[in-house]
Amino acid sequence: MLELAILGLLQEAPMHGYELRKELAAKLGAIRAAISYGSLYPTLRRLQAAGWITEAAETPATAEEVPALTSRRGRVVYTITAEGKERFAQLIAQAGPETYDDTGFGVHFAFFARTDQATRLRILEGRRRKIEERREGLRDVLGRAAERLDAYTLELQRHGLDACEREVRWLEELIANERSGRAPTVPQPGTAGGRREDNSPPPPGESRKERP
Amino acid sequence: MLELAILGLLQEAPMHGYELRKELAAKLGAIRAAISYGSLYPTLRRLQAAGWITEAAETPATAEEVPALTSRRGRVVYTITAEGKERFAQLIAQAGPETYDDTGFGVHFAFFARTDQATRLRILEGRRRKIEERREGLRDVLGRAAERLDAYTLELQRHGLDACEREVRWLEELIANERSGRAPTVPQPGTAGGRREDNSPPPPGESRKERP
DNA sequence: CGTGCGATGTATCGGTCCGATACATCGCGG
DNA sequence: CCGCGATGTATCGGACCGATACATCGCACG
Repeated sequence: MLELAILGLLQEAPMHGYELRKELAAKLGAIRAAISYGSLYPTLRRLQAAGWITEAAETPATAEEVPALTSRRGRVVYTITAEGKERFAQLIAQAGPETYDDTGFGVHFAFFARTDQATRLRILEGRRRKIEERREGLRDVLGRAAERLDAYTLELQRHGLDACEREVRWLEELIANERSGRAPTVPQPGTAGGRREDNSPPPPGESRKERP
Repeated sequence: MLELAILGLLQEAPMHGYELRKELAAKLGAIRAAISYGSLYPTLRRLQAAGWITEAAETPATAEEVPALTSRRGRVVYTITAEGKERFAQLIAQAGPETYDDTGFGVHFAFFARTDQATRLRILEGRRRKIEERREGLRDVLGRAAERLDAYTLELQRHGLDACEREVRWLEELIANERSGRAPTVPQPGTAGGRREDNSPPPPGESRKERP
């Protein structure tokens, strides 16, 4: 999971560890707390050993036009390689069971802008199926085993059940949106004739197939 | 966390590993999937080594009256000790930072029936504080950094923000309930500190299922 | 009659990730 | 000038997971 997230983020820009952690926290803030350095650095080394990323010590040699609002010390900047991009594409497209658990789904979803529509649909539906199963389990417990449990436990299950139902509805909406070929967001003002942001997933067209 | 959960469950009845896992899944189904055996068995051994629980191989000695709808094979039944109960009470009362993360809070909440009211209130408020912080972080990202993120990531944050707001409301309700002295139902005293036969009769709604 | 299959049951191993900790540099306010 | 918080890299022990192995039992299906 961490591997996927790092590869995805480094595709947007080269970064050093600290920055990576912050961007990760911003992008995945909805699903998990900030990643631990105890995971981050070992993973970076693993990725580098595999050739997915390259490490470059920062060199202030030629003065860029960027004044570097952060100081340039002995930071280590990581850049994704061509192989890394391939690896990312492979990871994003193949869906295992871990793709549908809370964290796995969240990470995949966060990179939906780099995922083709068919895969998006597959993941959304897989997630929905999984949440529906959890929901059924909760309903079972609340129905059949309710008298064996105390009021607090019951209340916890009710809250969980509510969250499940809500997420299923959310997923339904996203799936419907996806099928209709539209991006998921709220209607932007001035949709008619505005400029296109290129960080939005492309509309229903299937012409996109770039090879970096 | 696992330690707390096991100690809590074994206080309701002695169990073997498989059963423990199922009960755990039923009790904590709202917050996490079933516990892995790769965690369960080593933890059981750790708890036994510490003296919190004792292990007893099942003896089919005078098993005439039991038809045993499940066979009595080499199952290992674990029973909590007096020291284990003390340990549980200590774990349930002391609140570290991990008490307020998703899993930690869920486990604590699931045993609220064995937690005194002051601790319940403290935990509820700590959790609320933590969720409020997450909520503010999400709002920040949605406000300040919205243009840096793609539509899917934004949608993820919105969904997360919604979940946060909902949970805060839920917590407020529980806190108000708690303050008004009226828990969802009758709590039971589970705090250790020596004998505890002085307080209340056993829980009213509880029906002990006899197992073969 | 047997044969395979799913539930019950105990157990280990490798790997991922976290939390605590250590250490060093920088800019800033007191 | 000194501390302090942000920035930044790094390691270590431990918690937990997923896959796997293995054994027994009852039952359905041929």
